[in-house]
Amino acid sequence: MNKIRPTIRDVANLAGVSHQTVSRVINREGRVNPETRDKVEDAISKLGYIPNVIAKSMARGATKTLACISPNLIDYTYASIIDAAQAEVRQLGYYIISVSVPDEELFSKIIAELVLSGRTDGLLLINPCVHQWKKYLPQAFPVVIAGAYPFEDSVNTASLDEIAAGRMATQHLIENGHRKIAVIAGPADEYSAQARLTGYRDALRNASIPYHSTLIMEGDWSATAGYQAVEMLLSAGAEFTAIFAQNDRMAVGAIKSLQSHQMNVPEDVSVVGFDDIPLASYFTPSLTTMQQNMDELGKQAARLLIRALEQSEPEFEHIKIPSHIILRSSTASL
Amino acid sequence: MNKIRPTIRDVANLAGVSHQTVSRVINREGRVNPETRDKVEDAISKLGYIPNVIAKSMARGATKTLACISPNLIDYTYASIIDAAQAEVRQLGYYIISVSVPDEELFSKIIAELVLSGRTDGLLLINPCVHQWKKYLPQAFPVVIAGAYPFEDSVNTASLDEIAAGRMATQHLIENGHRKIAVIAGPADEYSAQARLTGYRDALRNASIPYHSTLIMEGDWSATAGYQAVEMLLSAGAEFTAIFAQNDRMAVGAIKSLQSHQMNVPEDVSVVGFDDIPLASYFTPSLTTMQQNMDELGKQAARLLIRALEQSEPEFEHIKIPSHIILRSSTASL
DNA sequence: ATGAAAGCGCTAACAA
DNA sequence: TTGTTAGCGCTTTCAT
Repeated sequence: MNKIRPTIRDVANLAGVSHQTVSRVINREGRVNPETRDKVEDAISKLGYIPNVIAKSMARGATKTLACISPNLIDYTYASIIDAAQAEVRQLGYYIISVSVPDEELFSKIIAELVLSGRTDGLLLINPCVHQWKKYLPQAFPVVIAGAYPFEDSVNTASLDEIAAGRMATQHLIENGHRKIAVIAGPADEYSAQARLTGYRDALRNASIPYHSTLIMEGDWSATAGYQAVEMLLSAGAEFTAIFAQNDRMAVGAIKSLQSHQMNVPEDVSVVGFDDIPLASYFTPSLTTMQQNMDELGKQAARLLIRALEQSEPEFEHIKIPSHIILRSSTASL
Repeated sequence: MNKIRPTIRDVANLAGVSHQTVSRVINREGRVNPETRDKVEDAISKLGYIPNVIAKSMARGATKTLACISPNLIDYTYASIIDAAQAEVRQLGYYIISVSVPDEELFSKIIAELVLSGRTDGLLLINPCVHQWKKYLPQAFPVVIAGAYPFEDSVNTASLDEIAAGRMATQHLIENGHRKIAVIAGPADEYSAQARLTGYRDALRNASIPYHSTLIMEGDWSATAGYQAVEMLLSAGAEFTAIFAQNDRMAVGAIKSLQSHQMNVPEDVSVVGFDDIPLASYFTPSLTTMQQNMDELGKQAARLLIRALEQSEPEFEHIKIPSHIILRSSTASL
């Protein structure tokens, strides 16, 4: 057993052809005589030859590797997008290097090492918390933003229809007779939070319900934040019969706070969440929530990215993934 | 603005030295005259030169890229390991390509494309469901197995001390006076499940409590499986005052089933889980569970892998990460 | 301390 | 249809 890996030339020698012919066979391009092809393929399997991807990248100037930058790799929504994207691109021969980027300083370093160094052909940006992300990238480098709409058109995006989802969640409560609906929103500087709130206001307007900013609380998506938001609402004496929590973690925290004040969900207060996290139906009460098809989002984002890097003309697309409500037991008619 | 990226030769020209000298400066190796170094560094920043990683990989025969294969990228435990590993190796200039591998057929294909093709320098295998993983890999290829002990010594591993954890969970119940303790185990062919069960039996033996196989149920880690396991125990008329669920999802499902039969947790039955998933304290009742330090596990696994590929002599290490119990409200004294 | 030459394993452009 | 010749951008000898 020879420890050195065979190269294209070893195959060529064994098959009695030039290495270029071997290359043609491997890449199934250009006319190759069927007999020659057979000889080469024989030699390939005889030697157990596998093309060296790095050499190929070098010669072609493309690596078939993509980068994915996400706030973290753990949160269910991010992880779902990455998993789906990865599975999708793999079928086209691409692989994804995923990196979690907590702060902006690291971002530029990562871009340098992952993009500017030629290590990857394209970039998937999940909820880019870095506002000026564009200035770190070479012009025309293929990028897709997944999960959050970037406030600008000259980039590919795949995102949820956050406004519609926020509207639907609110409408569900309104249809159940609620008119005093509190909101536990995400951070004000995140598009998701703003858009879901916009949807909320749309729904109120449609139902001719006045908007009260005192019913709007801001949280950082954590369960603790949801808990605290309710504590603040209660201590401020706010009146509400329902809560629209902008994610499930905060919904769960909110419910916990309500229950600790002897308020029953949904009898006293209805709570609608957002995300449909895996165990959403196992909380008490089970969570009514907005389901998001993160798989589809990741898949679409991946396709968009590959299309972007395989086409010459840059052309930007904005894909919206619809959400729908999952009715469970945390909401009820007034 | 020139669109073509500068190479080492452009830098050399600008600095008036040979490209080799530039290489020396970049890699800070070999003696370089301080003045020369300054000139080169000037030229580098003037051109905005960034070394091409692919060319470097080509010339060096190493890619500074690692592969990570996991059943999926979504489950909290897997995602935590990957995130920690990725953060750890990045500091040493490495990046990780993560892939989810559902079945064995795909496994061999992935290995070919990711390892045999020279795309990566090392492999992190999380809970390898593929039993014969070794036969797909070149001998001496750097591998670390994370999360599950592989039943053999000639490989690096970083895993939880599953037996000890299983023992601790059981002991906690015993100390609270329970003697009829049911188990909802993971799949019998997974090491984690077996080891946690071993720990359970150890604890019983230490307390001179007889072991009854009728109290052992098998699940697939899902909440539904936990629910069904309890249904089966109850319909079989099994007697138990406590349940050791081998993960939190099954624990949650078990609790749901108990509650649907008007049995209170922990008053009627105590339940201890395993994992300490993010919202474990927000279920009703909040979950007593075994916390696992997946961050530490991922970090250690990553270090092990890099050590393995940077050292010439293969030498296998087995790192054990301890777990500890988190006491909440799903368990109580009998 | 620095430079020149060769080569990593492949593809691209041209020739035959 | 097939082979030859040049690189891709870097590192690694080996000279100087």
